[in-house]
Amino acid sequence: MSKATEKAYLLIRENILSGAFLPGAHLKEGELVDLCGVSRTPVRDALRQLATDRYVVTRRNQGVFVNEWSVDDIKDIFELRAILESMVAERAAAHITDDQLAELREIQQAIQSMLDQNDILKIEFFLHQNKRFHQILMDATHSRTLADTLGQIVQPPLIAQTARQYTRQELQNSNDHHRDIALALEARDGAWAASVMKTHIIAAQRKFMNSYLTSEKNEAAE
Amino acid sequence: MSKATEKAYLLIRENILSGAFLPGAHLKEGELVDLCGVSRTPVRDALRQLATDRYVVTRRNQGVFVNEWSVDDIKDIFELRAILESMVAERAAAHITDDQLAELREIQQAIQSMLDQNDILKIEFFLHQNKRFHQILMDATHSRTLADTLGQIVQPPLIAQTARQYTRQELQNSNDHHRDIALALEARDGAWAASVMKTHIIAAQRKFMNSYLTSEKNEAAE
DNA sequence: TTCAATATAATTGTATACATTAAAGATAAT
DNA sequence: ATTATCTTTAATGTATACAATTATATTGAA
Repeated sequence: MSKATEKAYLLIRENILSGAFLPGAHLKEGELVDLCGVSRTPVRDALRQLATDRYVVTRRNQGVFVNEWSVDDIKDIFELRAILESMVAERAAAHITDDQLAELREIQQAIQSMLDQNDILKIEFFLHQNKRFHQILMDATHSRTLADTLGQIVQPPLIAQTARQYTRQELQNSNDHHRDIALALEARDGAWAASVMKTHIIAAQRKFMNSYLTSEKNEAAE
Repeated sequence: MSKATEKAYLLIRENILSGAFLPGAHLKEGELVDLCGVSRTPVRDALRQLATDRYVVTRRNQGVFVNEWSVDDIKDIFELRAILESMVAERAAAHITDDQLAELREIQQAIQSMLDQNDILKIEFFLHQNKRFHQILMDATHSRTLADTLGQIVQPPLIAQTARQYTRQELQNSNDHHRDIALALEARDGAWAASVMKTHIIAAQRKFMNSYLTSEKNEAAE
């Protein structure tokens, strides 16, 4: 992506993630031009990329709308993600380097240190390290197809930000999974790594569905 | 996709599929404008869509190149496709309508009639009906996520056109799988349907890898 | 000859004007 | 009042001109 397009992409995505652009909202090119300070051409390029990443949907001659996710959609995404991330973990076991293993352990320990300190939780830090952890596994997999496919599955805001609502105990569970994954990869045991990863994703799904359904019920009651 | 964009998309894709645009080739916007008879804007839109569908890859400030598939890429794609199409088959068993079941049987029988007549094989007919068969299953699945993901996996030319080199016996095997899938769906047996589908895709992979590796060897020998 | 630096050309990136289509509003008929 | 039709407006789709970047060719020196 080129400079102006990337600027537009990040700005629009940020507004979707923050909730400033609500699901179903009609994103008009003119307004986005004002928001981003670039012309329609890069705005349109950004919108196409956001459609690829499933943040928005395009309707011919009608423009672009923020994607709306149903409960069934979210279930599908988690189910797919569990399968794909397991594949990633399994393959990573075959290809991962010692450097990458060291980095995984380092990330796991950094998060652990945070959890051991009894002050406020640094969710942003956790999200960042968590993303790095999964990225290293992806890199170790050496598969464009898996990387691209998983990237498009995990992108949607609802999924990537699950951990925002985690309790300390849930963060601890998640990090325990990371520890086990690192152990499995160290042992070059693909089946083990895949199995832990599946557990890891299913736990995330459980948590997410609970939070999501609860918040929906609250909204309906208002 | 709008009119001009769609025209460009189909034309460029056709040239990739036919081999007129070889893997690795640099697709210059100017030349595509001449080829398609539309301006750069829809050509660029078409190229973005072709990138999403993995026909091409984009390099910042350098343009668009026809995607090159390694043997490992192709293995990955088939592996992913086996998993995803199995998911589709399993879910279709839960949702498929009687009308859709009837249509599946009809397609299966139409291909069978073709195979029973001992004149030349109508590969185009087979490819079309085969596509319809898999599409009906997708529709019965009721999952945007699965549909979009699988769509992007199956698109690449090398995969979708596997059957072009099938012998009569291989076509018969493929259609036998279709028959079993229809039976499994009729019985609303998701596990059975998924299992047959996996067999179906693995057989396609076998055939493809054999053809592909053989043709590569021949090319190297010339 | 080979390599580096520079100038030139070609290509992609961006902005904008124009065309086409869909949405919104006004008017008229029932 | 309501619906239907027309008019107007605003949005997306398309073409093209200009800017920035990259690739190519040329020149010069080692």
